[in-house]
Amino acid sequence: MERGAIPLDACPGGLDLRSTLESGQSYHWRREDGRMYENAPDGRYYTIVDGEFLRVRQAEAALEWEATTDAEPYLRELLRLDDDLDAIVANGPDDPLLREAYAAHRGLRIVDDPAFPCLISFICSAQMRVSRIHGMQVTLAERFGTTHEIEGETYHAFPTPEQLAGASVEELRECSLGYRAPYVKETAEMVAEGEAHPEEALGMDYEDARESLTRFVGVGNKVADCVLLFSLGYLEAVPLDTWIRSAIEDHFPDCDRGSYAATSRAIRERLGGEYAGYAQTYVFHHLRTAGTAEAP
DNA sequence: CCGTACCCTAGTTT
DNA sequence: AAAACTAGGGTAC
Repeated sequence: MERGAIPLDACPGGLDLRSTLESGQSYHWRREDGRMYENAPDGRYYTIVDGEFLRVRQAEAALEWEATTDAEPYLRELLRLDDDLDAIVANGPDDPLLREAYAAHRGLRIVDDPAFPCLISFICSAQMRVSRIHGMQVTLAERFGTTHEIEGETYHAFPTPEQLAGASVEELRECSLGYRAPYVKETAEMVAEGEAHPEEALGMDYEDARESLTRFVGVGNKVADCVLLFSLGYLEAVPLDTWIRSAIEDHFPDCDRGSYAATSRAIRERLGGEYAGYAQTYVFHHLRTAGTAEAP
């Protein structure tokens, strides 16, 4: 294993690793102590990307890592360490709710997950609690993913499109996917057979990219926005989930224009356009954790 | 654009 | 205590 540390003073706006990985953006990291979503401090998180094992923990002034390869380029990408949070916050709209969310969770970064796992996890997210979405991805990995032996421990990569397409709907249902099981299978088949790939949206204008992702089974506008924001680098995407819809109702009622597309345009504008997705993610996390005591 | 069915589980209420 | 009820980051038809 290789080891290293990325100094966080070189990361404009810093990093809050726990908020970043436990805020329902990425479902492909696990905590070594198993205490995901429990608001517990000091977690060590691990994942497998491109067949490489990565493990990280947040130290005082650095992001420390151990990995089967040089993890730094992976981490810079996966955790968007080069985003200038200070500038994003400073240039964002001057709105009380947003200021509060930014202040409460400073260091939370948008993730940049691999596209296929991201797509599947958000298909699974329909009508589902964050902790259970995570549990489903863990189950899929353990059941269908490639096994890696690292220092005597067994880990599972997220399944490839081929591995998931090879699963039967019944097997997928056994992973508690419910009505999402056929969606996952059909989408995995589309990717495995080369019929479509989520990364084909890259380079398109935002709304075209969103439309293009909805051809996958189980993907509507909301899930498409999640994939655009959390995997494809469209930082203007604002997924209209129930939390942000209630924030719209309470704080930006004039942005409710009825249809998804029109409301999306209005709230995107209100949240600062280019980086509206950052604002959405902070507000989402802030509302979702409201009332929950943040561990010191 | 609107309504409804869809699966499953933890947590709450009867 | 067992059973009914509810809600949870929606989508397809």
